[in-house]
Amino acid sequence: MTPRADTDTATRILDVAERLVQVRGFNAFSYADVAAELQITKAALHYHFASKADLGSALVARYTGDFIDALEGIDRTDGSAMQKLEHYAELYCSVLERRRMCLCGMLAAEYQTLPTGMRDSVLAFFDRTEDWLAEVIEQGCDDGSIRAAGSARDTARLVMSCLEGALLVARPYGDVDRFDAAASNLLRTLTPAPPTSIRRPAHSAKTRSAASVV
Amino acid sequence: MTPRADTDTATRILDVAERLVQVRGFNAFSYADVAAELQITKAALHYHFASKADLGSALVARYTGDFIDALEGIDRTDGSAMQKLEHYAELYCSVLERRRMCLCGMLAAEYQTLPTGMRDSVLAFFDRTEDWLAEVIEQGCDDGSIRAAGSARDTARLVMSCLEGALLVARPYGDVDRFDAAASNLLRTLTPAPPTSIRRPAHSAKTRSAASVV
DNA sequence: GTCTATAGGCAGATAGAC
DNA sequence: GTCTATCTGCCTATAGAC
Repeated sequence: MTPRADTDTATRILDVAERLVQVRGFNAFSYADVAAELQITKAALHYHFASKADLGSALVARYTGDFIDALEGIDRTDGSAMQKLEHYAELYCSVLERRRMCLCGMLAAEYQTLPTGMRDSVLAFFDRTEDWLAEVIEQGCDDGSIRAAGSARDTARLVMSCLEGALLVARPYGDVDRFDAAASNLLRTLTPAPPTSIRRPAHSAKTRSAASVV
Repeated sequence: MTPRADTDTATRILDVAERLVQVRGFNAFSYADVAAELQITKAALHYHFASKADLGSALVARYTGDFIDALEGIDRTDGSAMQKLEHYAELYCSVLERRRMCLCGMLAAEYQTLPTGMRDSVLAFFDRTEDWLAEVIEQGCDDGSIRAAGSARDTARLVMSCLEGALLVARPYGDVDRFDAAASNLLRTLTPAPPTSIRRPAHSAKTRSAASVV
């Protein structure tokens, strides 16, 4: 029935559109780009997502859900708070390795031109990420694996901003080491004792798999 | 002779285009937008800047020059290295107060879609900023006003990435305090003794003037 | 669900008058 | 230097057949 049995059309549309937005931005991709890549027509796209705003909102919703799932996966590892932060940084690193920007980081840059329905969703992504970070940092201050100079909330904002910015700047250079250095340098400032590097030695297959969802 | 005696047309074009790129992005502004605001025609714009790529390159060149000028102005204040970092953070804060993104931070997000002639210029902006920061941090490690966990170069990259990211995230919230908290929290991690807040008390008129050039 | 065909608009850019 | 007029192309979106 479906052209390809493994994945339905709506999902394949989201996959392609997500990559295009993360690489080019919401304002720099078109229905024609997605249609050409999937070898369907623009009209078929409009059947699944009536407007570009609808497609954009679906992208943010799915991305946020996948990201939260990844964060909950990190929680289940039962590592120290600092180890959780290292896993969190790996999520961003895996985005850069695929030559992408964080979807919501990209949309934050384009915020003023976004359809209004997308704006609150982008902020919600940051809010939920920040909530998770604040909880981890709070936990780390208690168990002694993290030493925060400010409040847990402010430190969470610092960490998130720093990784978003490291992604933003490192990507044009195509330099993963540049991101790694910033991330590990940041986490070192939050560590009573210096943490191990966040990328070497190589990660397990499970960790990689979890990281690639975003 | 000129429509307005105080500023020539090319400069007014750059002023408007710069703001539009910082607010909306390079891909989300048009010659029509600039022309309408200046009440001239698109054809007149093409006389001054033959192509959008030319206009974009001119924007980056001017912005970089102004930014370097501001950094050199900071050098002339003869404050401590930490005070120089605080002034540096104020430059970014003043961008946010005008509801803008750093021009080159915005272009970094759009990097993959930029005319090739603009790309190297964007990286050059980051390189030169990073060089300045590395020198200041080196100086601070010597005079004892800065305690860096990693190398001066890596710390410079951390600081720049962090402020770019704080700008990226805080702007959609329209929340200057969110940026301030991240910036002062960052600088606190680099301080042997806690620094004063980077925004309060109010700055001198001279400092504000220097900050608004970017 | 996917197609063809097309509407209506805006993009960047150019020619040539003044 | 600035204008009018226009070109070509791409954009989002819709109508209606299959």
